[in-house]
Amino acid sequence: MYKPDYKKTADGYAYDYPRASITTDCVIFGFNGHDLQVLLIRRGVEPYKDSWALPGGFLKMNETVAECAFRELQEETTLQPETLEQFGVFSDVERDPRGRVVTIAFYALVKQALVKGGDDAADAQWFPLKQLPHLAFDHYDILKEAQLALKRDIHHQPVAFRLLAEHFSMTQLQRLYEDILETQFDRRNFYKKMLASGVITEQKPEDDAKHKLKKLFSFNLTAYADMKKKSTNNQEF
Amino acid sequence: MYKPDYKKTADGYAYDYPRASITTDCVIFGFNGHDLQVLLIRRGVEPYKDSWALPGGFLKMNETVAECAFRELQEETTLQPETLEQFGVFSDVERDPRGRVVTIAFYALVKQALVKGGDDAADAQWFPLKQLPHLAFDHYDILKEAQLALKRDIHHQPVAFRLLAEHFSMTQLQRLYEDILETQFDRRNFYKKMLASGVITEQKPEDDAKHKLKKLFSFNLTAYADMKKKSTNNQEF
DNA sequence: ACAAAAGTGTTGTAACTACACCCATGT
DNA sequence: ACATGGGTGTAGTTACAACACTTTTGT
Repeated sequence: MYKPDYKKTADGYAYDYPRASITTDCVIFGFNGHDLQVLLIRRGVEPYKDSWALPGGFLKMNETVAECAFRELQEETTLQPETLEQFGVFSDVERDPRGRVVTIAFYALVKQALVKGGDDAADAQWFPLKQLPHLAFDHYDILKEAQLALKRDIHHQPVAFRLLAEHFSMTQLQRLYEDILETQFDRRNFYKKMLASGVITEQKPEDDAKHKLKKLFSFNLTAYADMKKKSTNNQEF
Repeated sequence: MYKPDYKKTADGYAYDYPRASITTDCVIFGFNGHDLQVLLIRRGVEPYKDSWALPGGFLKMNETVAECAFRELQEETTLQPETLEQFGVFSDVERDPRGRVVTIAFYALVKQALVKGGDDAADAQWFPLKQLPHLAFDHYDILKEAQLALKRDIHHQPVAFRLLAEHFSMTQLQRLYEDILETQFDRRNFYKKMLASGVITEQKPEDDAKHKLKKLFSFNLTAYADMKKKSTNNQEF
């Protein structure tokens, strides 16, 4: 446990110098097979009551910022994402009307297919990135930074596969890459390159016979790790 | 100005809930032509008195975290780096014996050639990354994270050129890339690839005649920007 | 029946890797 | 004189971009 460094008084917790408070906010990305989306919650209290906002909240004294982000996420959305990446700190002096609040921003990647349960809370809702509502505080800026971070990280981490269900079609994978990178790819080249990389493997069709042609793929984590290890021999900038 | 959210009492600044304090720490990279180095300062006060540590300090209420990092850097090292990149947040509950302290970590890139003046302070000293002293707090972890961030960023930003003097030899550039990426490159291929990219241009020798063969190069920022813009059409992961 | 989605191969070009020798400089 | 640093070309290989038609699925 940390050593308390405050004086407890009738007026609260007293310090020798004023302090900002710390919050975490979390940009949750999901993918429904067509569009990259973010999960927002509707604020129930002032300030910005009834606005849409990123889930998040205040740091407690016995948790790290990552633990705080996890906890708040679970409290507000019941989600327990596989990954949580810290990508920025937002500290404008006037970013929060309640006072001096510095927020540590994370993004999470969730398999939206598994999250159907999460949307029974009418105050949490998925929005496609292209149709965002107005957001509370500076949350729009935070969200834009998260997009940039995602775009950067996709080259170094298996970002896409944390967003897709276990089995996915090549077209879904491509759409996701295109949404994240904001580009278009040639379908044939994308197909070949992905398969050639060896990190995804084709799933034997399960003889549903409903779909003769539609192939499904899955992600191969160990192959991905091997590929990463081997590529310690190229590229300058 | 932000709206004060504390009660001023005889015991200090009082809040309804306990708060962590916020610091910034800065990993300053430099390059002496042979080795990648970091600038450390010797602590003059407890805790960790006389240990080497990253420059940094407490956030004031009227500055952003980036401003804080700049200010502390100038106060402790007189440096005013071109760039300051935020790369991590360190918030382990017990990372600081003084109490609950969350630190926002930055790295800076400085042209060490221009910094000769900075080392008259005997309590600031450059260390090669391969010969680091023991560091205070969790600063060793922070430094290691900074190295990773630098390694990541070199592919997206003109990192190397902020560390080199205006004119540099190809070998210096290569040594720097090798130090950052922890790899070795073939000298001829490196040479060709760098020149072919167009972002560095050869300097006409200044007829010193002292060096007939030694070529110097300089970085071409606008060419770099053009290259970045054009490369909006490739690569998946 | 029709429209949209999904699967597939080839060829030209550009970029990368591997590799060895000679001259210049400084000690 | 000697060791180190610095400059340079070629050939084989691999990776990439460009491009159109056919089958399948869903409405």
